[in-house]
Amino acid sequence: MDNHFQSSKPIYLQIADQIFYRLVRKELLPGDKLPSVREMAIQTKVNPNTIQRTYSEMERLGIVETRRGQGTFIAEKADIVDELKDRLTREVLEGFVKQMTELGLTKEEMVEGIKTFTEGG
Amino acid sequence: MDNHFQSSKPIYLQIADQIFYRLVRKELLPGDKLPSVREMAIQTKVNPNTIQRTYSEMERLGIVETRRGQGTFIAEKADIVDELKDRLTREVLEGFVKQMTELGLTKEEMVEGIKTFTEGG
Amino acid sequence: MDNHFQSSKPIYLQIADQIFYRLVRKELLPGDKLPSVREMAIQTKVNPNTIQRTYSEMERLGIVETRRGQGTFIAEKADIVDELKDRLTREVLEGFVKQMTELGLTKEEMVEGIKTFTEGG
Amino acid sequence: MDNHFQSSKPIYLQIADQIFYRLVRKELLPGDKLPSVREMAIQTKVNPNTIQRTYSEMERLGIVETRRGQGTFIAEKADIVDELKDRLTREVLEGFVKQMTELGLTKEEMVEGIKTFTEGG
DNA sequence: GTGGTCTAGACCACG
DNA sequence: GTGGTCTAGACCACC
Repeated sequence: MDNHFQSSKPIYLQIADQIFYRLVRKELLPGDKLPSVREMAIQTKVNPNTIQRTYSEMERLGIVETRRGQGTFIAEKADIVDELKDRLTREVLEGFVKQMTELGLTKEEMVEGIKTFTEGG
Repeated sequence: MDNHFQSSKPIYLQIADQIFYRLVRKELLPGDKLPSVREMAIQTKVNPNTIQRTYSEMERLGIVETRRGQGTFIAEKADIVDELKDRLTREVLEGFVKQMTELGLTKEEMVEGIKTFTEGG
Repeated sequence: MDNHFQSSKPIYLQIADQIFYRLVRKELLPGDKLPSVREMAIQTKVNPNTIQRTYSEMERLGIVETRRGQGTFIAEKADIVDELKDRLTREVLEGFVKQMTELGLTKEEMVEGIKTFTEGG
Repeated sequence: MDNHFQSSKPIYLQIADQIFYRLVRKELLPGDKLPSVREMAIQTKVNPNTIQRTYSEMERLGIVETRRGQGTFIAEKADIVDELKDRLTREVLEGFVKQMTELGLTKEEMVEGIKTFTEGG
């Protein structure tokens, strides 16, 4: 009945994130057509306006392009994916290191943390 | 001039974070007195209501305790700090690994990323 | 590959504009036959419906006339071109002066702007 | 009863334009508070969401900044106005020259046109 | 009070 | 069919 979205982040950005991740993992390729606004709204069980906002935001970022009356497509630019992956990776990495540093952890401890976490967790 | 707060996270939580980090880095110790709501509001250039909310939230978490007519103090319980540090570390680590995994990175690449990031910037 | 149309203005009007300008620059003359809807659609890589709309719009404006079973032709009326040029020029000029005035520029500054712009780029 | 908006351009952008022009003409200064979304909606007789969109767009452009619970303000950055004026002027100029050139007019004719238009018109 | 988000439903231009 | 815009009304967090 209900969608599985976190309450903290706007839904329209969470949906954009999902698409970003599918792009980065090559599940979506440049030139691929995204579901129409209405179709996507049904799939994700949110209002079409929310999807509209997601698509607008992605277009603003150059990730997708809309073709009049045809739909919304992953941008054809070949490097869009790697750019995106780099940016997302960098952002995550930056936030992680910043927070860990504020917690007083050294680089070695961070590395150690990852190793134990990916095994034990 | 104005405050330097990110727009994404509520200000009252950003201030709580600052206090958390000072605690974890031992700049604040159990039993230490925090500035009064009004004083803190002036320092951070924020509405007193916002500080009030910060303090309430921290009290709810057991980080601080308020003593009638005396002020707000870091909780005396000795283990509060390490507990807090562990929890924050774990949370940050968990979020990091989850996101990087979604980006398709392996454990090795994460470690590599941290190394290059903390060096090269 | 795809078309190179701006997203702001309807494609069918952009195509009409192209024809207008060719007319004004005497690359198209009264009586000349335009490509068929289908042919034009292929050339411009656009849906035939869109071209149909372009031709309809131009016919409404008296720029072209369609002859049953023969195709679409630039109107024979000799003055159509100059009339058109005058109208377009006037419209563009009017819009320009209006906007520049709203920006607080004087006539002198407009003239100056044109001079520097057409030289310096 | 009704608003005076052109049909061609989205209302939310037309309202942004109005604000831009007031800014450029120094009727609005950096730091000034804009009417609240609701208030502006009443003034312009449009839906609050439409204003919201206007403000969002302007924030994206760095023209305004919103302060939590306080309202929307013209960005404090001193050069924002000149930047804006330059950009707007350049855009208008560019479009004008491009269109006039397509109409086959020379620079001299453009200048002439402006002179006669600003007198006669 | 403020802005931010979301829903529901509508209309439109475009292809 | 598609996306783009707008309205009406609601709820929320924040100040």
